[in-house]
Amino acid sequence: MVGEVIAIGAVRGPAATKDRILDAAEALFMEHGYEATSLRAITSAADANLAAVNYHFGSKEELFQAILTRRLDPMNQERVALLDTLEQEAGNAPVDCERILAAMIIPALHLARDPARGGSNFLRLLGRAYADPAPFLRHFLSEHYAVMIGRFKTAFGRALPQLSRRELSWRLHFIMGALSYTLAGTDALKLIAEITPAKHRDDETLLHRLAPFLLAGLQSPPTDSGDDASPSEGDTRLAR
Amino acid sequence: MVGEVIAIGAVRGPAATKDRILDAAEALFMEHGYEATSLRAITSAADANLAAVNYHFGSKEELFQAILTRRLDPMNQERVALLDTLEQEAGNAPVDCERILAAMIIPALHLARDPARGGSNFLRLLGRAYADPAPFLRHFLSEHYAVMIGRFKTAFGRALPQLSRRELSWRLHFIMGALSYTLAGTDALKLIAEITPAKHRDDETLLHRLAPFLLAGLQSPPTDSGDDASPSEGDTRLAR
DNA sequence: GTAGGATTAAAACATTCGTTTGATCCAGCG
DNA sequence: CGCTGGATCAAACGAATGTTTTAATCCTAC
Repeated sequence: MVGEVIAIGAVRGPAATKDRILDAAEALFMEHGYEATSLRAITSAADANLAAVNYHFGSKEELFQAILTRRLDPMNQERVALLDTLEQEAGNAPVDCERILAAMIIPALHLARDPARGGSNFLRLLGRAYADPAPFLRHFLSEHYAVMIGRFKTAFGRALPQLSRRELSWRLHFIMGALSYTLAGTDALKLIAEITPAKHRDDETLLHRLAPFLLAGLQSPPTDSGDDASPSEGDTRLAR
Repeated sequence: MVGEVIAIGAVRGPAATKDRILDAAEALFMEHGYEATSLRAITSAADANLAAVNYHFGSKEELFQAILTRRLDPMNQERVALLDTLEQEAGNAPVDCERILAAMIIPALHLARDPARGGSNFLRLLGRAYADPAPFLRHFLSEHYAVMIGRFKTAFGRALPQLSRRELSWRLHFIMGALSYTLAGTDALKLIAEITPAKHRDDETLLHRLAPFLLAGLQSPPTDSGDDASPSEGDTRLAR
């Protein structure tokens, strides 16, 4: 609100460097990972001074958290808002399992489609953050995911009353795994799986294929009581 | 073969330091990640000299690849061997989808259960390597996974002839994602999902729950032709 | 027009990194 | 014994890291 009327040339806006650092750091963290990206590479790509990161964000860790917060919080808020709408429409009845899953996936899809909000680059960064062992990242993620996951777990619990709470937790875990892995690891096994160039507009087809896959797993019969989990049971010996 | 009869005290065996370095590095890479683990921390934990890593392995990258190879190649060979047995038993008929999936999962379970072969620590390390953007890691993984993935893809293709090759690739991708994420990321979202201590003997229950989930997704109707992918289709608007 | 806080700039800070070097040890063998 | 070659060791290498400091500069507000 302070220096809103500046815009001297074409580059400098209000707090321009801060945003330029965020954008450049997001791209570089995505490409090389957190540890392998130096502050010098970031500030150099952002056309900023080396000290600017510590001035604006305090530290490298806080910069990374700022990057995550900028995209993640709106996405999770959109998820919860979608779920709110669904539950409001359904009244007292439980919301369809399929729609709940859609409420989880659609915001991620929107984010992946919007280059102005980081696009798929950010989702790859996020998926990599899941697997990162850094303590400050795990604290951050569990804090910023707790409310959303809680909301969706109770919603799924009402849609699938035959599942125990433990079994539901597992399936939600699998869903988050396949989702984040798919959105993030477009590189790792892509060559192996001979999947198309991925730049096309695969975001659409990707989630069109992922959603039915996850839905089928989510709606499969419970394995808690009885052993008739899988259709053609027998000597699968999955438990060794 | 040379110094087989040494065993002076109790510590020094043949090439003892090389193995101690592998073990210590595996544990540390698992705990802190590749970039965040220094050679000094490794050699210190292994009671070896700093230069020992470069002497025995050449570089830090080659050490990491040696760690992966030591566990990964036997596991993938076990997978292929299991699939060989299944196909031999089935003769010309296609193998059950469920058994193929079991052939993928069981070797991972065996590895996770065997502390002498790295146990679940290694699987967490492996899952993290999937998400790592380092080029040498991606080259390594795609090389060491190519044959196994290829074998399983054709096996699944015969078991699920209604699926196009593209759709099959996607579903295999989802399976690898959920599997590696589940085996690796026992930390990330565990707190959120309120899943049990995980140290118990959850490896068993984990895969008992994962396999039916993946099987249901794998056997769900194809989405290629027609839009009747999901049971209660309608306004899910998953494609936005 | 000038004071004063916010921002940028250049330089140096102290560590830490992976790697290399040359000396030293020690079993094996003629 | 003398020598050879693999293994271990302490020490140092140069480069790169995140962070801090100090001064210069910018721009709004009075």
